[in-house]
Amino acid sequence: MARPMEFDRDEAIGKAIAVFADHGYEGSSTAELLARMGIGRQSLYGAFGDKKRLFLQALERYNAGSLAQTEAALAVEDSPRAAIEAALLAFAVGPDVTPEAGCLGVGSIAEFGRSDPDVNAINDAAGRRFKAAFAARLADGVAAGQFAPDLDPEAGAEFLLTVRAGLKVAARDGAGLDRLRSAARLALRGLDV
Amino acid sequence: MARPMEFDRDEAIGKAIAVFADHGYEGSSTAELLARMGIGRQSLYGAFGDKKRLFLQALERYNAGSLAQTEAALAVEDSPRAAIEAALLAFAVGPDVTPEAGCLGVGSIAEFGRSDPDVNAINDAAGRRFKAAFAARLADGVAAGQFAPDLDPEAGAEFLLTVRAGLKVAARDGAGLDRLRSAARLALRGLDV
DNA sequence: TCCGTTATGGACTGAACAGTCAAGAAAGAG
DNA sequence: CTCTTTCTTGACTGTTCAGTCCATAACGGA
Repeated sequence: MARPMEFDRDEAIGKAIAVFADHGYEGSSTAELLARMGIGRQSLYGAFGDKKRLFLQALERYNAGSLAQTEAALAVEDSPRAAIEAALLAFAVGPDVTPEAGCLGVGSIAEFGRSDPDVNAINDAAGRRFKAAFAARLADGVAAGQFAPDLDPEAGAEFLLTVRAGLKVAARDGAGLDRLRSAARLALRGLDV
Repeated sequence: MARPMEFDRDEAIGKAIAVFADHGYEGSSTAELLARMGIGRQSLYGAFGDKKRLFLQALERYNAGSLAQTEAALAVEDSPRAAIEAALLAFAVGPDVTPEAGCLGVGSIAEFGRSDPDVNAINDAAGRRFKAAFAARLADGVAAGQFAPDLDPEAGAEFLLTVRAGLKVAARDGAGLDRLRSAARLALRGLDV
């Protein structure tokens, strides 16, 4: 039909995620976004709309990746308990992890609170899936006798998501993997029989 | 000696805390700060230096207040366990609490990470005191047989601070007090005998 | 009462901001 | 080969930003 884009859209969003995670939404200038995404100004506005829509697309993609990573971690281990520990720490382990990099989900909540309906919608949708994934594995663990029989999987999943948010804040504040793991293990003890 | 200030300095910082908690550092314009602090431009620059120094003073005062609130909650209850639960939720209860208001400490960590030495220094100093306060009460609880004898108070305190950060993120995301309390209780179970 | 000092208010400044415009370059369709 | 469509490039715009300047007002000390 016509001239194709010269840049890879997904790759560009990935770079945008890094910028927004570094400085937040307000702290990220279009100039820095352009520089680190490696594209021109008009390309950004043509391909993504504006800064806000770029942010929303970045947040959506970040949440999708984060969810996939979490679900993978939950699935890989046989033991529900080990699976949940791995899922809690999944964001902090792996080859391409930068510990000081911020989490776009937590970052967007800290920055916007509940003030932006678009941000709310994206984070709420992701939150429901995270909760369902943790709750399912918790129910497994209860059935297997690994967790307390009176444990409500819904409440437990909310607790785990809270701990996960706290771990991300701690990581952003410089906590090493050992401290994160120690905290995750104490959290899991709260679910034990 | 000369003309006295027309506004109350502490009160003005309190208003500034609210603005920064709402929108973060980058998201807060000097115009909005002036409007909500109820002072003129020159008064702000004369009394606080510049936006950055105002933010640091706001952060310092916020942390001091938060620490005082936490230590008070830790002291008021006889039972270490009840005291710690109260301390975890102290930020979310009380008369003048706005649940959707952000926490300046968590907010500054989310926004700056470890990139700003001044912010780091303030948050690190506060973090040490929080940790010491929780660790002391944890040691009480271990001695009283309320918590597991093998519990390391330092690691336990780091865990509690992590949970607290997570609770603040959850509150900022709209979680009600009941959900926060449920999560806090599950966290405490991880410390039990 | 007058003077030195400090606070205040409003206008101002240069820089940085997000977003637009218009002209040219690159590709596929015929 | 050429036309049409879309992407790219760089200059540009109006606005908002943090911070400054200066004239004026208010106070305490003498």
